[in-house]
Amino acid sequence: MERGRGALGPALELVHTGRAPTRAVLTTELGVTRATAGAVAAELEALGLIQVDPRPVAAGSQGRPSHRLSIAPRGPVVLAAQIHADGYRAALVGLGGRMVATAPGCMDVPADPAHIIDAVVEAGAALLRESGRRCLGAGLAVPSAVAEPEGTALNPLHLSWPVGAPVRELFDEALAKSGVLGPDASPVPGVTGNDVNLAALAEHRHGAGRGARHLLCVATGHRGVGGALVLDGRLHSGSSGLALEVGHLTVNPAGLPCHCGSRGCLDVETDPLAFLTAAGRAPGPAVSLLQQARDLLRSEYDDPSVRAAAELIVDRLGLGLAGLVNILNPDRILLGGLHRELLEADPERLRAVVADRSLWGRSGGVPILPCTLDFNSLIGAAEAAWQPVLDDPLALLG
Amino acid sequence: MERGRGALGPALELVHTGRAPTRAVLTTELGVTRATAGAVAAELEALGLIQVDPRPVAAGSQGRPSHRLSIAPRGPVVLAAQIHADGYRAALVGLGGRMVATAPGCMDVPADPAHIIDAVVEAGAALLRESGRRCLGAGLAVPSAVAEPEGTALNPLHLSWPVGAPVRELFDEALAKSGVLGPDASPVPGVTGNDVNLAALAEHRHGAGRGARHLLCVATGHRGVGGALVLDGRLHSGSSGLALEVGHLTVNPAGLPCHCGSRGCLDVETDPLAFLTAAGRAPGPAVSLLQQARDLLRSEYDDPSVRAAAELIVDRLGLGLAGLVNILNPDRILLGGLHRELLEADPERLRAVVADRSLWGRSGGVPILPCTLDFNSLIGAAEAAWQPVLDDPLALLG
DNA sequence: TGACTTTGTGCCGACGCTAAACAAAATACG
DNA sequence: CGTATTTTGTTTAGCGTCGGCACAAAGTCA
Repeated sequence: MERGRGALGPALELVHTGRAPTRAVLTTELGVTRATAGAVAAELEALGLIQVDPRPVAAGSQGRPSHRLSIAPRGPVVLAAQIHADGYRAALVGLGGRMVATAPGCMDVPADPAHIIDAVVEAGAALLRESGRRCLGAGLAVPSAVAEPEGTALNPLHLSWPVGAPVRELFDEALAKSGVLGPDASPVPGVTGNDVNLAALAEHRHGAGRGARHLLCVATGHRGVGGALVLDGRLHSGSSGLALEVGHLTVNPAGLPCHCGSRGCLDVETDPLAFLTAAGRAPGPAVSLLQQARDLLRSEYDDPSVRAAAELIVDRLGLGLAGLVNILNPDRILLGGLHRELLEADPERLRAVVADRSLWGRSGGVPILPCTLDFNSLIGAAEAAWQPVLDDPLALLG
Repeated sequence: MERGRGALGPALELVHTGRAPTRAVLTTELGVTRATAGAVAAELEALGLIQVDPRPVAAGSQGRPSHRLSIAPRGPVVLAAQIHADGYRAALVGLGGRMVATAPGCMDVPADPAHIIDAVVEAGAALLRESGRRCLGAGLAVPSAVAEPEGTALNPLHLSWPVGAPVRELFDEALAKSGVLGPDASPVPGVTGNDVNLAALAEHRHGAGRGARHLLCVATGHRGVGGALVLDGRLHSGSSGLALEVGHLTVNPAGLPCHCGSRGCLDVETDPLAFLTAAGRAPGPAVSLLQQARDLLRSEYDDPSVRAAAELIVDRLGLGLAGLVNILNPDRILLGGLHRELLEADPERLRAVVADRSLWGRSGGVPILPCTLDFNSLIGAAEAAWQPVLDDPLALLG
């Protein structure tokens, strides 16, 4: 009796990522009998996580039509929070990566990490009270490497935070303070991570990275370049959370000095500022560097100097990606931020450079694709927050 | 009834790696009850894989003394084979990484991959007939990247083999031909891999890498530099077997041209030839480059020019390792071949360079250690061959 | 020698699954 | 239009694997 406990987590993950639209495919995907799959679905429905729609799914093939499995429309959510250079965002995210509620982005940012984390958690908590939903976890994305197991921010460059700010601790405290409580009045467990890492997780679950075994993501936002690696569905953040700090690969030996002590690093040679400089444009203070670079690329790509600058940056980026391909041998690469724009402006050039400069580029070539969720760190933070539920639904809900 | 089937594989792995000397610690390591651990041990003993020594282990603490668990002395073996620049080696390896029998290394190497693979397998098969042991698998290490899933050698640089030689196919054919047969007269499954990768696996199971979560290995033998990564006990060879081709990291922007098209690659800047050249010695034809470099380092380290050459190579190697640390964030690094000798000659210098040039070197610093099995690819090949048995002992023996 | 501590084993029950038979709901075909 | 076929869902029985528990065994400690 009580069939289907061990398969509960994998089953929920299949529904969550949209790979199990019906109980029939759930059966085959899990490799269990129909009886077990049915029991699993019933259990997940009883937990309020999924919904079995009795209306048969549009048939078209022979046999009895299967009922549709979907995420429960008013099921539990997680609190997702993101802090970036210009402010913060908060949202509630349900299973399936669906945004349930979003707080208006706030732009006046207190410099103190404790205050801004309190503020973003409070914004999320307000959404939560408003919605009346149950909250099963919380995730925070910050633009910095987060050391494991300490949970401290090691390079919050865009935030004027102190190096080593204890972000995980602050997040947990803020969650406890603002009454984001679990069923037994205990604060929900907080997950804190680097924004690019978390965004890569989101792309892997719900975006262009779906189905990749070894997914490499590289993105540039304002300054610097971030990387992330998802191996067999799990974020690889190294033994102390510092993996994929790809910004200091050398891509231009005679290039600009970098704060790391070397020169010509990917960080300073392919970010929006490097592009603007290469195009001979002085960056203005009005909008973000990414926005200025994006505008320039979109509106003046005909201008030879802009085009030449784009090609120069693409060549450098390709060199860096080739180095990463030689080391990591991913089966898919996603680009975000300005790198994505550059890829879309001239996909063939980047692919050719990577194939030419990586050792085994000829033998197939890695697909290089633009991200589809715009490197949404909010959904990524939610994804990380959902992970404990996906791993063992009964532990938090039984 | 028949307790302890699911835990059979993990239990065997614990005994295999020497982490379960008694049933008592097996109980705690597996996280099961004493009853289950006892049943697991009995099952493994019935399969002829391990031995329960009734003589109590030397006590010293209170309570009933535990019986000793050990590898069955005349249990099954795997066939391990290695092909290198100067010839080939074959051996039988039991559980626990113990060499059971070794064929004398052969030095007259036919250029044709099919012939040499036939020869090394036949040497192993002869050992097997001699020993009368049961053979449960076979592994082959080759000095080349092996593409997945094709099983072809992509850069057999030291062997004058054709690029793309189908080594896995040839190995499987040779196994079938030479009568290395399983219980049901089917040929044992062959595993083929890169020698540095397999050696890293051996170091992780039985050498200096034991217990590391993210183990990075770097070694240089004759020409070029090889790398390998073991993540959570599993070899990471990328999506197509080509990961950790670390030889083409740039460590000297103004350095020597490399066949990859760039210049100053780790491959050409830190191998034995680079060291000999930097020391102003012309390489002789008598012994291998590695041997010449090793001799020079050991006997003339007082000579200022030799010392300066060593420091130069160490600095370049440190730069490459720092780059890898930034990307992979391992919790241990092992060095082999000449790199190991250089580390042992001046451990502090290399560690200082890596700490200085990696982003988070200050925050702890990665332990950099010499390998202890001398990067034994034979044991590594055996380790890979044992893996299916460790994963599910009953599948092959039940 | 007797108390205590730790290890090994036999028995039972709970849990989680498969297998198999049956029921239900569509399409395919005469 | 009705029956056969195909596929899906559900019920029941049964079995394998593990935890819990009681008891036995084998040492140390006082």
